[in-house]
Amino acid sequence: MRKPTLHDVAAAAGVSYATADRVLNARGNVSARAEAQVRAAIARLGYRRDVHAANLSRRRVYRFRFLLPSGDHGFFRSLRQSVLAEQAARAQDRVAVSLDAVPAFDGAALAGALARLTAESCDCVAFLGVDDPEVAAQVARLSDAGVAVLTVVSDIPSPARAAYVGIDNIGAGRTAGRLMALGHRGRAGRILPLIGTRAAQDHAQRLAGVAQVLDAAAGIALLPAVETRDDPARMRAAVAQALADAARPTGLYSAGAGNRGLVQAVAALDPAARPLVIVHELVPHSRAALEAGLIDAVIDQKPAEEVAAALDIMRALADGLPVPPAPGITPTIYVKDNLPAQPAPAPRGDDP
Amino acid sequence: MRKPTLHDVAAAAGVSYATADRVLNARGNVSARAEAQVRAAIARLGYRRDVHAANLSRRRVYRFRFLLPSGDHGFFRSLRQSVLAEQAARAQDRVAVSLDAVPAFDGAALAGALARLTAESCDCVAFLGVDDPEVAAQVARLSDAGVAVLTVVSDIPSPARAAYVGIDNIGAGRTAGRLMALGHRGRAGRILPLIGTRAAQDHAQRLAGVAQVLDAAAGIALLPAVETRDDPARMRAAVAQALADAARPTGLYSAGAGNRGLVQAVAALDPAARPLVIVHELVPHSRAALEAGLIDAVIDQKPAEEVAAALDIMRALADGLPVPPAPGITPTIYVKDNLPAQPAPAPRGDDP
DNA sequence: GCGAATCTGATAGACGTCAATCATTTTCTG
DNA sequence: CAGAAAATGATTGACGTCTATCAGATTCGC
Repeated sequence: MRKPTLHDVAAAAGVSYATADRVLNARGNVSARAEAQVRAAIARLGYRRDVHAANLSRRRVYRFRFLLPSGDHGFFRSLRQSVLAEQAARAQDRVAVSLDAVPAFDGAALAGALARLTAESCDCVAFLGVDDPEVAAQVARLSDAGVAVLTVVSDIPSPARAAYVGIDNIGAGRTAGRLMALGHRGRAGRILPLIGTRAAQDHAQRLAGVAQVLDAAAGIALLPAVETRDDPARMRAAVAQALADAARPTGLYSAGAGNRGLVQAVAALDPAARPLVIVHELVPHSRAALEAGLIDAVIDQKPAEEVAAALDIMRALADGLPVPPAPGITPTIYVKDNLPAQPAPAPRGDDP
Repeated sequence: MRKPTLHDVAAAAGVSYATADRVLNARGNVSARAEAQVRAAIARLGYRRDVHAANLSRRRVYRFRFLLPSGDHGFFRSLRQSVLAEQAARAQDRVAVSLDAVPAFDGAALAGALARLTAESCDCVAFLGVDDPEVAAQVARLSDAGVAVLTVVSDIPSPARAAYVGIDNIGAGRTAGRLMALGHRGRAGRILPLIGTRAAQDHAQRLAGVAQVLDAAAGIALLPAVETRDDPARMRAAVAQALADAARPTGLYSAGAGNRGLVQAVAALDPAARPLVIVHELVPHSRAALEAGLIDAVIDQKPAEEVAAALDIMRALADGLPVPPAPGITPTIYVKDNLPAQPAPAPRGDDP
């Protein structure tokens, strides 16, 4: 049996193709009786609209937009690269992905960028959530205007955002804590947490997570967190100072960025006696440090997967499908031996 | 600018649509000059054929087949479930995925199943590689017949198989070794490796991997591997015996299946004094043990991602595109705190 | 330079859906 | 029951590609 077409549905329902079409696309001017017949036929035949034929016919192009921080942090960079990679890969599927840069952590700037979007130029936007009233207002406006909004990497409280794609940062912190506990296994220890700023929600959540696990672990103390503002120089100084202390920490947990400085400080130590080091985000620096044995684990949120998941959700939103249950982006643990192959230089398909 | 169509190409090349089509689809009967003109126009305009329109027109359906072991091992089960999930999800994209069961680890049976396939009924097959001459012969036959063949989870040496999707098992073993080393951190220890059978290539490779890392780690000895035939009862007995020994192992590494028995044996111990336990594959049993704190880490090969990657490659092969560079399935590490959400009860999109 | 072989152009009907028009029938309102 | 309003059917031309056919043009061998 061939897949049923709308013509089959119309025939089975005993109505004309036009009427079936009116029901399917909610064009109105259909009696309740006819509508019921058509719906019954759809269900009976298991009809599913051929999206590709439909998109061909209506010349549809999905216009999806990413607003991502322009910083040169390795993580933002790989996020942007993932978007560009998907941009090329999905062009075949009538998905036009555009990428705009916005200043990092700047609610006003983000709100300004959002304010320029209209339903005519964009079906769906994704950006890093910043907790800001102006941003919330724009999200509400866009949502009302029919532009689906989703947050990636960090969420916002607004109920108007259609979905969030990103990791659970408390869970990520717990994961780090678990590895710290594993690396101590009953021995006493002192963990120094390093964060960018307490004001950053994700850093704070990771800190909370690591505390949850270590509180339950006997003998491991969590030292007061040091704020580094994600700055390598500050990071280096903070770590060097801590390591010079008589009660040297047995573990370093960096929940934020600026890990170059951390690695530099650790590299100065006797390798056999260095503390356990766990950082976030697999970027060229952290990867190199992992390979060199200067740090022990990297907790990563797999930006490429986040972008891909975000696009799948955008697609579902644009098609009016039920949003696929957030394909749980769980933080992944990298050690020296399970690193992914070096990022290939942007693969492209060619078949003109 | 609208995306160029083949009509545009023909016009730009100064030939008729028919000739452009003859070039694009290699129908022959085209002069070298005309062909060159068309190819130049394609390049100049950046023309890319609209696969969806093409598939619509030719009523194409991709027929992909998985031959997977029928065993009730948790891992095989989740592999099969992943296939079924993709089956539903990709029906929209003209991809007909079928799943057939074959006896596990049975080269002859696999070869028999492969022998029944023809190019008329199948565009591409995927199965778990079994090193067997009959299988190799069938792979060669299918490849000649134009049916692309790919292996998943475990590879075969044959060059006729178009691609392999699965983890590097040595790397997976190394990852386990790295975690073992992390859990010892300079302290001496004895690790007991448990494998199904030395004859299984993947188990042997994992064993080699863990040895590589532990040889380099000071003070950690790798005990002789015990073969359990993936049988929970044998596993339980072997572990219980080892734990009763005066020189009790400080770590257990199970490279194969039957971990239910392992968990039972470990559960009988004082939780504070149990060895470090690392097993493979996130299945209901291992997940429960992880959540209960009876084991420390699970190394998983993410069957769902493997299946998805395999289907993407099948699609590329069927379309004659360059095979996307194997999207590096790296083994992932699960601890208690970064477990994915419970597998949802098969999501489905509905939009008739 | 003639017939044969090869190449080229023009065209048409699919594929499944959308979007629109227009004529006709049915139902509602007063 | 007339007239208006609502519902329905029938039909058409896209969308971009495939496949097929047929007539006409060009090249080739000899």
